[in-house]
Amino acid sequence: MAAAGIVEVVGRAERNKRDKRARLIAAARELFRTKGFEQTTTSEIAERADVGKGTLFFHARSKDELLVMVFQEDMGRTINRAFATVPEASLLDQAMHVFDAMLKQDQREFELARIFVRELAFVKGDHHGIDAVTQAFFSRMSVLIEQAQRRGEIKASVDPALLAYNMFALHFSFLVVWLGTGLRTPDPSKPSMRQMLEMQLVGLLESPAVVRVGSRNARLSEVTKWKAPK
Amino acid sequence: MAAAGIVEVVGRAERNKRDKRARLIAAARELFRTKGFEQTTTSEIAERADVGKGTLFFHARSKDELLVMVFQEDMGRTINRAFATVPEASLLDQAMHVFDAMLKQDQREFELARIFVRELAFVKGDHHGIDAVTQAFFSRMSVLIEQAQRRGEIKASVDPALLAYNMFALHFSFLVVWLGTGLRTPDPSKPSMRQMLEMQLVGLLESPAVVRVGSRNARLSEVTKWKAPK
DNA sequence: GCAAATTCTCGACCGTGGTCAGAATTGACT
DNA sequence: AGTCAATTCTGACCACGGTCGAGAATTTGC
Repeated sequence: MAAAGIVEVVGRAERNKRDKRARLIAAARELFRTKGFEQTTTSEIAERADVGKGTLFFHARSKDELLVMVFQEDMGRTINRAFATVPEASLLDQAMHVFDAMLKQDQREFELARIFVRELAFVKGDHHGIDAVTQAFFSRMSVLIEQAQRRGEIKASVDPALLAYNMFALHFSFLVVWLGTGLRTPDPSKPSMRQMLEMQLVGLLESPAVVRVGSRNARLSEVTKWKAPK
Repeated sequence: MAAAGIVEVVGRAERNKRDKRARLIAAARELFRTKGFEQTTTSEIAERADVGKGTLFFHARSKDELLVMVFQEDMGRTINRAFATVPEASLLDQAMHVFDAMLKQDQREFELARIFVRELAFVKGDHHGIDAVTQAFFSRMSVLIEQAQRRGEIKASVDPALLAYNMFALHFSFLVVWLGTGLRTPDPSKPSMRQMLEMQLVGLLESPAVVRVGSRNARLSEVTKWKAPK
């Protein structure tokens, strides 16, 4: 190999595979943000990344997948940051801290979030890197729940994994409804993320369960209301 | 109006608008079911309905919307039937009766259900007739919840509308995960619809809330487990 | 060091969903 | 019947996402 660089062991394996892929994602991100997803054509992306159109579809199976790559990176970062700055508070507040951060990110890249969510519901088999994101969320949220159990806030009989699952499910549905409206800001006539979460976390069964609870969660008792039940 | 029929006041308003539209939906349903959604082209549908291709897009804004029209009809019927045959049982069992029926319908038209769900998350502004379906679900489920409250099964402080909302949210997410796997039968490694619902309905807060409850809901207390917490 | 095999690159090409400018219906009003 | 505006209809047309096969680059096997 004529005069190979000693600095890096990578010959072409990197410049060709890694680099092209990175350039593709960068180009896509840039164009999606400035022109919008629909308005951007795959040919444009390929050209901007300085590769042939066929090469684009070698690295990403579809235009949607390209978007997933972009969005996933951003959302992954957001989730990491959110969990790293979780406050010392009730589980509800901690969860809302995380959800707020995610929702903010969705708001920032509104159109991309839409397609991402649509893709989430549509991709079959291997979920690209999507469940890398959701997996990260589940395990971190489970830890939070276990901590809440240890400090006596949540019943010990609850399976943290299942509760985390439900919380994410609620978040996801909230997201879909919001994005579905097309309004950049959540529809106030619909339940808020916090209300949905409160409904999940508060006890519902009559019987011996009492509405009033320990000081920490006292707030929860009244929140099972959504709006004037008309 | 040469020799207009006395039987019906409709001249051509019906034969042209209603009829064409109906023929379009019928043709689409037939083709989607036999050939599959992707394999069916819009030209085929138009031809089978005996209209021009442009006419198709005059009645439905997109191919997806055509599918929504088809699927919506079927799911609407399913929901009506399910609520009409709700058993006398706990709220959980009643809800599961309904969800089971819906899930069965999704299974029957697996591919169509996928696109429908994807569309649900994607349509902006006017939701075609989608929320006609969801609205029907909400109000009927709210009634069930109110009845459960009246017989002392569910706390009176709970807002039925919000709880119905959460239950649907859980169902929707379950659906997305299931459909996302591409497996015709729900992935057993994931929480079941019933488990998610139980997690929502059982009380979670420690404090005065007791795990054991009245005979009717005794079952609920143990179900907050998902699988061996490993 | 060469050959075979594998991975990657590319742009001409294709089928499809969707558009559009106008043609054809329709019913209301004279 | 004749005029008119509005609505409904139509197929030629187009842009775009995605495919394909022919090769260039790289790696592996000997």
